[in-house]
Amino acid sequence: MNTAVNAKQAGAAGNPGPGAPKTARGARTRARILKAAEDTFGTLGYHRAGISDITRAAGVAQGTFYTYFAGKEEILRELVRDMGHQVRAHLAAEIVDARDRLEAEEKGLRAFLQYLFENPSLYRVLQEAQFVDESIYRDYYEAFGKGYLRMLANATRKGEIRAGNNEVRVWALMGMSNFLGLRYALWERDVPFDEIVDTIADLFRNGLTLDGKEKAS
Amino acid sequence: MNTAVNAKQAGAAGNPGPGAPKTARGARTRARILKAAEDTFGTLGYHRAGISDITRAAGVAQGTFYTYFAGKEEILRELVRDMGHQVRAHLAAEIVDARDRLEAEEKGLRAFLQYLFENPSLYRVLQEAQFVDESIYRDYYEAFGKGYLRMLANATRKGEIRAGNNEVRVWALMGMSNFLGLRYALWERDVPFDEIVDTIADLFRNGLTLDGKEKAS
DNA sequence: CAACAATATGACAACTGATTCACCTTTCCG
DNA sequence: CGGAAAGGTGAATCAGTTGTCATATTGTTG
Repeated sequence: MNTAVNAKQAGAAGNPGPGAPKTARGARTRARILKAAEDTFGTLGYHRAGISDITRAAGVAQGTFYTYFAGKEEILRELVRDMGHQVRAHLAAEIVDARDRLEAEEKGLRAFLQYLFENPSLYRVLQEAQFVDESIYRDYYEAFGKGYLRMLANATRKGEIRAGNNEVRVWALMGMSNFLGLRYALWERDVPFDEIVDTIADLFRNGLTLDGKEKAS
Repeated sequence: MNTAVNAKQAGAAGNPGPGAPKTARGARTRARILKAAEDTFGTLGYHRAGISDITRAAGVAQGTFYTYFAGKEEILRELVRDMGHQVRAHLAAEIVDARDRLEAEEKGLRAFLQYLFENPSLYRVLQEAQFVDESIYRDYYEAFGKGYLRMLANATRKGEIRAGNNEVRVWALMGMSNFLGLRYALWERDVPFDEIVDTIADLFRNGLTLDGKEKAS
């Protein structure tokens, strides 16, 4: 069936799908469906959302969905990759002018909280993807973590942060952001982002205990 | 539509279900089904797992399931509450003899990683519950966080940790543990738990930056 | 513009899986 | 012991889904 068309544009990011759009109209429709899927998965959740919900939101017929996506799972995969790109690009832009690692962490955390607040679908789509196909989720966090790790390595080299296992730190930091975002950006905005950022910055600067750096015993 | 007007809001903290067992045999069967659900949800996931999978694993007929549980969603709720009790009890026992907060954090993190490794179902069941009914998940973490907060407040009073927003810290700490557990206890055990604990303990003692300790608020 | 390719439609076949129910079996207790 | 309550059974029902297909519309091109 759709196997006919290949050998064209297949190498972009790895996923050609049943038929990549070959027309401006097709590209537009595909994009509309993808956006509709984001909204629908975001509010109804992956499992409760039917293809019909997505196509209705996109204003196309059900059959049209299968012109561009092999099925529900594939559009989720596509979606997470897209959204991952966006967050990473956004966060990268927000911290680009930080003067040191601590400032980058502060800006990054604030930007992440804000982004999550403005794009709540990201959380749900990503987390649900974990149990649809774990590799989607792992890819996301491994991509994220890889960039993060590079930044920490640089900071270590520059003497901005203490030597230590940066890989473990990366996962700890991503976990912190994730939970803080869920609790304070999605569930309840009862604590200003600035206070959250200050609390975490204090942890980075001074630790949690009282007898930290100064004490030489 | 599954929206329905189900009698969900029944018992906040004592859900009896359709029929609480009135016999030793009944209690045993109910327990078998609950355990089977834990295993089945843990390996197949909530959505892929059918009632028939659960009853088969429990060695009972499909109809028996409904003698004790109103449906798939209710057994999940029950399960998370059960598992929550268990983790909290386990962790509490593990840190009871810690001499100060830092030691409690170290023991707690290590115990959590170990527990997750030995009970991988906990992670999946809990995380999936989030999107079946958010309140299940919130209840779990709010219960967890409440106890955690109390401990941090005590530590603050005793002067073991710096003053700061302990509620925000609690969510940051829970997030850290969660991600570290996922990555290093469930996905790949390529870093010994001791090293993870040491890395985090160092963060708590000294922070992340080299030049801490100057500014005290 | 004619012919062809790409897109779009929407009804529906095929399937999945939760829940029900009429009917047995076991246990309890006077 | 005997009958009632509790426990257990599994085939049948039933609601909801995905993915398909024959057909119609739109666009592209020689």
